[in-house]
Amino acid sequence: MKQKLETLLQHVIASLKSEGILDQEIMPKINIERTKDAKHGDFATNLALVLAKPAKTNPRQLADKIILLLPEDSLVSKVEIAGPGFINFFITADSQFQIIKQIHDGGQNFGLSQIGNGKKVQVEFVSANPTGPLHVGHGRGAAYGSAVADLLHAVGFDVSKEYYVNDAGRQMDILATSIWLRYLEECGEVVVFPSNGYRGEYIRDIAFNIHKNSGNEYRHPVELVTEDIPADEPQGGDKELHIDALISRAKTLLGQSLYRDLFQAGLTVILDDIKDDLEEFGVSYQEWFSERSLMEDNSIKDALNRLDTAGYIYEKDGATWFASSQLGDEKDRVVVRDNGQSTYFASDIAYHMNKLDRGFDQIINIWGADHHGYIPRVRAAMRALGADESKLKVLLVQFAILYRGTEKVPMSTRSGEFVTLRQLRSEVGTDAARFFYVMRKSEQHMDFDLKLATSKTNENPVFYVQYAHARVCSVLRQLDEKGLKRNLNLGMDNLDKLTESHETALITLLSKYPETLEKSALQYEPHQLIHYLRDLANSFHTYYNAHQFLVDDEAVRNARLNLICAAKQVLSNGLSLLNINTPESM
RNA sequence: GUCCCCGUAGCAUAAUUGGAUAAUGCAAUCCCCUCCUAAGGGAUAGAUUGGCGGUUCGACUCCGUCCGGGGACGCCA
Repeated sequence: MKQKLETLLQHVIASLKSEGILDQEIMPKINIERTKDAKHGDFATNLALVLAKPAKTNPRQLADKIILLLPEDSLVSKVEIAGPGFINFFITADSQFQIIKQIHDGGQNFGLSQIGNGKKVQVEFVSANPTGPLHVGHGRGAAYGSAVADLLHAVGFDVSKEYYVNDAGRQMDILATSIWLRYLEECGEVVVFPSNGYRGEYIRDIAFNIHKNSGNEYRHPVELVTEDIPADEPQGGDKELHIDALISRAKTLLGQSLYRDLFQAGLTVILDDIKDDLEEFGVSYQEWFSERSLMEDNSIKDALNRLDTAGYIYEKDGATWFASSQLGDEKDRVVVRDNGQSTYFASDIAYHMNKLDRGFDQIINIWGADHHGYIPRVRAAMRALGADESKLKVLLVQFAILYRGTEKVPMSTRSGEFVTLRQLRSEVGTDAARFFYVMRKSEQHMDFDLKLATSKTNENPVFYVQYAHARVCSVLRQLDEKGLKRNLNLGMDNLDKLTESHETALITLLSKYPETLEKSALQYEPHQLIHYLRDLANSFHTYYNAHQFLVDDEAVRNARLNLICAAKQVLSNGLSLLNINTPESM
C-alpha cells in the first residue's frame, strides 16, 4: 500500500519538475506514514512540508498543487490537506478488507517477509560465566536476545544464535578452587573459606557429589593447603593475593590431571544447568562456543600474529600490548600478561576473528550495560584485523534492579546472594517472565518488583493478550455447541458487511502487523511487537463487548467469524514468535 | 575527575526515529453480566515530557548547559 502511494507521488514530483516548480536536481525522500488518528485518513505524507522551501511557496499551496497532479487510483477514496500541509490519504474499504483474506491464506506464515534476503547474521547473547546459575539479570539478556534473533529470522535473515562459554581464565580457577575447599569440608577438614571465593549453595552440592563419587581422592590436610598462604582481607591481607595463592596451591597439591578433573566437573554441572534453564525458558542456541577451544587450536596466537603483522603489537613491562588507542580506544590494552597468560580480551579478539572467518554479514553482540566501555577496544581489534567494522553491532541491555517491595535486593554472584532466573520463572511463570522482560526497551533501566510480579493478580499484561486469543477459541466452541458451522467463503464474500467502527479499527490494526514485525526486527526492538499485540488484544476485547458475533444473519456472522479468526491468527503468530503460549482456554 | 546510558500523569512504560490534540496498563472515581469466560468493556480525572537556552514550518526526539539517578574507567572476566 505504501509502495503504491509512493509511485503515485513519484509521478507528482515528475510533473512538478516539468512545470518548472521544482528544480530538476531535487530528489526528495518520499515519506509516507500511518496516521495516528483515523480522522487523518489511513496514510499521510509530509511531502509538501519538505518541498515548500525549494519550491519557494508555502506548504498548503504546494499541497493543493500536489493533489491536483495526483493520478487517479482505485484504492484511494479521498485525499485531504490538513494541519500545516500534511496530505492525508483515505483508502477504500474494499482494499482494507483484503487483509482478512491475506491473513487466512498466510496462516502461521502471515507477516513473515524476506527483506533480510538470507543475509547471515550471528546473534551472541547471555554468555554468562559458567561459575553459577543464571540470575534475573541474565534472564533479561536471554529474553531480549532470543527475541531479537527470532524476529530477524522471521523477516528473512539467516540467523545463528550463539553462547560464548568462558570456560577458561581466572574466574574458572576461582570456581575450581572454591569447589575443592568445599570438598575438603565434606571430607571433614576445617577450612576458612576465602572471602573472594564462590559462596553459593550450589558449590557445596557439587562438592558433595564429588566426595560421594570419589571419596578422599582429592583430599589433602588443611595445614598443607594453607601453609604460607598470604592473609585474606578480613585478616588484614589482600583477598586477590590470597585467592591466587590458593589457586596455585590447588594446582600443585592436586597435580594437573586431578585439578583439571575438578575444574571440568564444576564446569559440566554448571553449564548443563544453564543449558536446561535456558531451554525451559524457551531459549535455544545453534552453537555453544568454547573460549578454551581458542587456546587449544592456537586461534589466540594467530589473532595476535595478525595484529602484530598489521603493526599494532608491542612489548612493555614484560607484557604484550595491543595499540588500540591508535584505533579509537582510550588507551592501549594488555593482551598477554607478564606471567605469560593471555587476557580475556585476547580471547575476545580471537573470537571475533573467528566470527568474521565464518562469513557472517552481521555480528550482533548483546551485552550487559556494564560492558559498554569494552566496545571501543573490540571495534579497534576489528579495524586492526582489516574487517568492515560496520558488521559489528553491539546492543546493550541495562540491568534489572530487583526490589522486594521498596527494599532493593543486593545481587552478586560471588556473595552467593542473588535471585536466580529459575526462581523467577517458578514464581511468575515462563510466559510472564519473557513478556515482562521484552516489554521494555532494552537500554531502559528496569525496576523489577518481585512482590508485584509474584502477586498473582491480573496486573500481568500477558494474560490480557492470551485471553484475547482464548476468547476467540471460546467463540468457536460456542458456535459448535449451537450446532452451527462456519462458512468461510460466505464470510469472505460478505466482508463488506463489517462496517461497524470497532470492525474497521480492528481491520486497520491487523493490516499493520507485517510492518510492525519488520520494524521490530530491523530496529532490534521487540517491545514494539509486544505493544502492538497489546493494542490488538485491546481492540478485540472492545469489539467483543460491543457486538455479538454469533448473530442469526448468516452472512454477517461468517464475516465476523472470519475477522476474529484473523485476529486470533495474528495474536498467535506474534506470541509464538516471542515463544509465549497461546492457550485455547484460560 | 573523564566517558556512557537514563529522566515522560501517583507508579510502570509508549510515541511510526523530527510530525498533527503526547498513547497504553496499573492505581483513583463512577458505570456495564437474563448476553459468545467480568482474567473483559465504557466514562471521568490525572503532563509546562527534570530546568533553562538554541537549531526550524514543526522538538519527548537533534545541539549546548545545569540538576537528579544508574553504570564504566584492571596485566578481572
